[in-house]
Amino acid sequence: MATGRTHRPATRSRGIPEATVARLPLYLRALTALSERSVPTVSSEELAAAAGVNSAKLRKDFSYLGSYGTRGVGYDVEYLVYQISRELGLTQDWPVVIVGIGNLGAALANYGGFASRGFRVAALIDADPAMAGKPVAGIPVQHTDDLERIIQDNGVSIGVIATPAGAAQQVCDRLVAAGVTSILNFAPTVLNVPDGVDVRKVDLSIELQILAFHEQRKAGEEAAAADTAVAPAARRQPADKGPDGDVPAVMPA
Amino acid sequence: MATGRTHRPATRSRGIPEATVARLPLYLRALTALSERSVPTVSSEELAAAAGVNSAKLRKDFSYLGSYGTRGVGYDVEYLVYQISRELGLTQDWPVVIVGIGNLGAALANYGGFASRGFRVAALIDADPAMAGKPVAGIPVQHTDDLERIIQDNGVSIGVIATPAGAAQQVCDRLVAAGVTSILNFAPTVLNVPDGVDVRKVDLSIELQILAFHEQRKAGEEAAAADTAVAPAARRQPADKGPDGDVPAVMPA
DNA sequence: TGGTGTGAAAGGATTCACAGCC
DNA sequence: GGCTGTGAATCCTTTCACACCA
Repeated sequence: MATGRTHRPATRSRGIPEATVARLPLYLRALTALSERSVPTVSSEELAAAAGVNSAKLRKDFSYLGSYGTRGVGYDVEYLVYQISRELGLTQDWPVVIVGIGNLGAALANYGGFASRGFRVAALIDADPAMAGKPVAGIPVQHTDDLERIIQDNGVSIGVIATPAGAAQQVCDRLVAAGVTSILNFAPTVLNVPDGVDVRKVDLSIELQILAFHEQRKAGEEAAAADTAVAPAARRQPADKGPDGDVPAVMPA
Repeated sequence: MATGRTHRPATRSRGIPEATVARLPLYLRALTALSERSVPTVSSEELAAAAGVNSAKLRKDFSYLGSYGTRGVGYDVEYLVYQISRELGLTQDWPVVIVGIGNLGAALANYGGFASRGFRVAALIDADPAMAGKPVAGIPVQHTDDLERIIQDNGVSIGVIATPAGAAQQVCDRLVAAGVTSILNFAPTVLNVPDGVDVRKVDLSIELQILAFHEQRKAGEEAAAADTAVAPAARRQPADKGPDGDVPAVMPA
């Protein structure tokens, strides 16, 4: 899960639970797909299946937003898309800068999912002078020297760090000093930021490591488990019921 | 974040809490850095700071693994690295395949964090015949037609999907049929898998949306908050300029 | 003394189950 | 009859605070 450190004064007492916020984008994606197919209404059961959660959770999540459904009928797709978009702040345009245009930075610059959701890549920044001026995803790369000016000229408040780990903290400090208050960090390092700045991280190798943990467990299902304390590991046959269930938090990783 | 519908019989096997498992890679990374600096021991306070968590949580986490510390002293760095690696299953080699060698797939193939953690990119697979044979990160791309053979020949149990959303489920089905039991999904879609298969997802735009939510809150700190924070009397207003330009929500690579 | 290990308390998140409304 | 909205129960996670010991 990603992480949002800076849990300062608190998670806004009268706000939406963090776990719910993390699922809103999921619902929005599913709703957008329904909208494109011109589906007018959807039940909590159907939408939950499309989003990969269970319906009770979905209804509870929506209850934090308000009463947007109709008993006996379901939810109006278009209306919900609008309400969730507004709640997430996606009805406005968010200029974003990406710092570190290596393989990953280029992938992010080309990522269509940004533009389609209210995000606009305002600038690409890299420390390599040789990159300067070269267009990536149609946007010319600018040099790190101009970072502060770029942030201010574009009114950027969200920055994406895709640099090597060693450069991340320094880039982070400069972004924050220039006015950025939200950072998405892909560098495998912990960033220190002042209060009021949100950081979420995505670490590709961490996700794989978590998978490896469960994979290992499956392998040792009936074979001698790791070592001590053998897991009762019964057959792989969860008495689980429903279609799905689960989805921890996460946040992201 | 980033977790998907893992249908494991759950962590119920008397094992380590899922939240703890998700943090072990974090500790491991911090410990590895200490190890490289030849630091012999570390206290829970110091290690927690390096990993970005608080010390009580760290100690509780470690208590699930066993008593590996020394009161009054701290933890032996090398020993802890080993114990956590073993717990995560990183003392063995995990061959991984990456399917979908677009920008993101290439970035993943080049990602150093994999190799350094017990993961080995066994093969790169793409549906584009023009890609076949072209080396990416020193590994020749192979065609999707050979997917099953590749999985079996290399004994792969972990697959990474970096294809467009439209192709993800199909690729997933083939991976699972060929024997893959853990999947890391970068495609913005919900994957359906049979019991016993774990899926974790990473969605770049979801992370940004969560940041946007918090960013919006900061902006409206004392300014007029959203608009109608209360039950809107003017329901049915889906038109209102719509969510946003709504570009085709298709995928990148 | 200094720092681990851990019961117990507190806080969240998820699930249940059903009242209430269309 | 069908489906939402939500209190109540349950489960999981985090935090506290202190016993215990090298």
